[in-house]
Amino acid sequence: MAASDNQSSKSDNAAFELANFTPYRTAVVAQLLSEALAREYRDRFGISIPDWRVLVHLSAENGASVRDIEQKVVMEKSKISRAASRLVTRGLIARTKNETDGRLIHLSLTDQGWAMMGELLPLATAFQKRIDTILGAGSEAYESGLTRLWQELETSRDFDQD
Amino acid sequence: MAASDNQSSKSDNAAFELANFTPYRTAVVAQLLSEALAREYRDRFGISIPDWRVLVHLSAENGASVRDIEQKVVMEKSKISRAASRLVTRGLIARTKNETDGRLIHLSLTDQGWAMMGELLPLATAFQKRIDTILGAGSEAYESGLTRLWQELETSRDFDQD
DNA sequence: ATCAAATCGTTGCATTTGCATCGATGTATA
DNA sequence: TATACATCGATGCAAATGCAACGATTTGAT
Repeated sequence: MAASDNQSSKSDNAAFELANFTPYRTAVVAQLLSEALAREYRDRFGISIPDWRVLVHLSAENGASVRDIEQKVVMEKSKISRAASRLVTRGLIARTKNETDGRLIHLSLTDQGWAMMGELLPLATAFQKRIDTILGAGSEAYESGLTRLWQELETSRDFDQD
Repeated sequence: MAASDNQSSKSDNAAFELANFTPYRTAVVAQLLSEALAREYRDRFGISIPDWRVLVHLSAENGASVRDIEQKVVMEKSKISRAASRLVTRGLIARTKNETDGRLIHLSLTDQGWAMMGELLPLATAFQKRIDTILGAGSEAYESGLTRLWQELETSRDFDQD
């Protein structure tokens, strides 16, 4: 027991297993889900994950500002701004000025954008069904875990960033 | 009902809610977990998430090759290689040649690396405890959901990539 | 033994990302 | 009203990333 501290830590640390570490496990599953999903709609529609999130949000809210999306979708505003630029170039969404507040920019799907979402969303729904099948009876428990973590971590995050 | 298809899709899509989409929800929670964790060990130890994963894997396996880490940790090998370079520069890990197979490179923690992990791992353990507290009784159900998704998606991923 | 194919780790390169900053607009205070 | 401050979205820039090579080494087939 006269060994140095860094040697003693070598044995202590054996208790820690990355495979049981929830942040790591969640990150891997999130990545696998993203990859599986992205493979479908990137190959068929040429859109990235940021693109996808913006499009879905706009289809759900029927239009929103960059700030709206940023708050709801947990993405950097620069990422959203650039995704919006790509989508505008492709004619999928439109930028219009907000009348009451000149700082805000109203993003909304064009007819072409709606048409694409008409193909895209059923694909997402089918993917969700597949996930539910995988999770089986544990589906609700898994979702409730996500909800708890989200709520708790988001409040502590906002707190830290003040 | 004589409206065009893209208009009809506008109402159909109202059923889809990003907030209920498991890939999205999982991605956000993973990001929040990463941010919360990274804030602790980036500020205190100056290491990134790829650095962290490499270090933890090396502490668990007591040394490994890039290929080993790649398979176990679901990270690109170039990402691992660059993380390793950073960690070597900082004196936290060492690169040694594998005797039996000259292609493999054996990565292992230096004494200094072990010393850092001696501080780092308790921090991770505490974080895991906090997560378990948040999840409460639903902890096991959440973890089992992660396990199922991981298993299923990884096999289908390998399948697709052939 | 020889030569082709596979594996491992690194690196070049184009793209993406995060952060800080900027200009433009709106709000609040004196 | 005049002036300081806050907010919104875009952009410059450095760093990180993913992918496709590449050289070095090993394996397998003939």
